[in-house]
Amino acid sequence: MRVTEQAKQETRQRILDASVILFGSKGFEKTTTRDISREAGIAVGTLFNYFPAKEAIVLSLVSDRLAAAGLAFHKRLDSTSTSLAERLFAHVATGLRKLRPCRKFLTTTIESCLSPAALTDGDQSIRSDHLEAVTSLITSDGAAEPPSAMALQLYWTLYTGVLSFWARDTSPHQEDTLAMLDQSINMFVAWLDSQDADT
Amino acid sequence: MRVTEQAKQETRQRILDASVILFGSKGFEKTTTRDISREAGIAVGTLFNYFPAKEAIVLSLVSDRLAAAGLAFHKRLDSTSTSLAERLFAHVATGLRKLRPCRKFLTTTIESCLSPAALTDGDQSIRSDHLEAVTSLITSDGAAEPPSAMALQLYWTLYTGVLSFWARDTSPHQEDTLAMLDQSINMFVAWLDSQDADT
DNA sequence: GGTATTATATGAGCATGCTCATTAAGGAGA
DNA sequence: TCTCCTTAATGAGCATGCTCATATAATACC
Repeated sequence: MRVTEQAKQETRQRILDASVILFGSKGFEKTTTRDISREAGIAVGTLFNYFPAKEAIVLSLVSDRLAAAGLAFHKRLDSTSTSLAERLFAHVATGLRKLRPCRKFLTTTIESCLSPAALTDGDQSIRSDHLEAVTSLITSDGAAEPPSAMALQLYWTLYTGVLSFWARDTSPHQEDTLAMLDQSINMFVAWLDSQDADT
Repeated sequence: MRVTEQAKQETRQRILDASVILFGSKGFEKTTTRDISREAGIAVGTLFNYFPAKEAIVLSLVSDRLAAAGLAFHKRLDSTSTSLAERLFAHVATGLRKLRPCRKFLTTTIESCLSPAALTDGDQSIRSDHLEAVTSLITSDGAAEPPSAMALQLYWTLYTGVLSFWARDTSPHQEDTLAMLDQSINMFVAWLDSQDADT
């Protein structure tokens, strides 16, 4: 039973499509893997041929959308006209915009993509891709050195803090999140500057 | 079947004791609720009469130790002789010290006590107790106003970041965590100051 | 065309967190 | 001491994430 690459991609996509619909309407927890399989027209076992765990489906959804956000951001980037803080803000805000359709069911899942905890490769690449982008924003800002491991650690902490706030933000268009993002980035950039000054 | 309050406390304690042992040796995930019940000499159902979920057991362990840390900290606090940053540092470091025996199996669980997500009351009180203590440290430092909701939000983000770093810190005595804690607090206090200056 | 090979699909079944109807234990009132 | 009543203890059973032995379909080779 050798199935074309295309057919496999289609199956994978059917799983993802079914998942967004179901997660969106019933939430992550209340959607069972049996639900997803049924909706995608496959057996449970097949689902787990495509994704190592239920959580990996969400991570894949997030990953795809963030990748799109990354492209969108690069296209719109005029690197010299704005400050580092403004560009970091725009970068994260673009990601949030793309993630918007998933917001409600990310509540439960975001925490697992936090630290180097999680099992799958998918989430690790979410982290490293994001940090790579941030690194290049910082260095292209004229920093002498690339940001230290500590700097990236602190950044990631603040970033995940913003994400998990956003996921539960009840203000009309999650405006409160933008305020928090703003302050988080201020805080971080000021700290970066103070580090530079010390050397 | 009316059982004395004392007997109930003893059962509760037996569950907690069994849990520390098992979590410590096998980890949180690999310890089943059946394991815990057996070790504590009760039925599974009984376990769930005492704790609403497996996670609640860990939260209770954490909560107890942090309460002890809070007392220890207050006892040793000479409020005027040190800076706010130093006192915040000491506060968190005391907590980490008390949590040390649990460090290895907290890896999995810490994230769920992060944001206002979790189900039980226990974890909510971990958060609010800690933030209350921080608030009083800040105001007793001579701040005109108590810290804003945003300030507490940012603080909590950094705090959980430190915790989850600590849980996976492989440096000899988790010294790396102390460095990160130091920087996190510097960052936060500097931000606090900048907020004060703006008003 | 026929057959061997191999990649994929399948769903019964397992492990485990948790529930709930039933049972047992202790105290209060007679 | 006997009976009732309350409250905790119990463990069979359920739901669900995930596995694995088996079935199946497509291709490669003759």
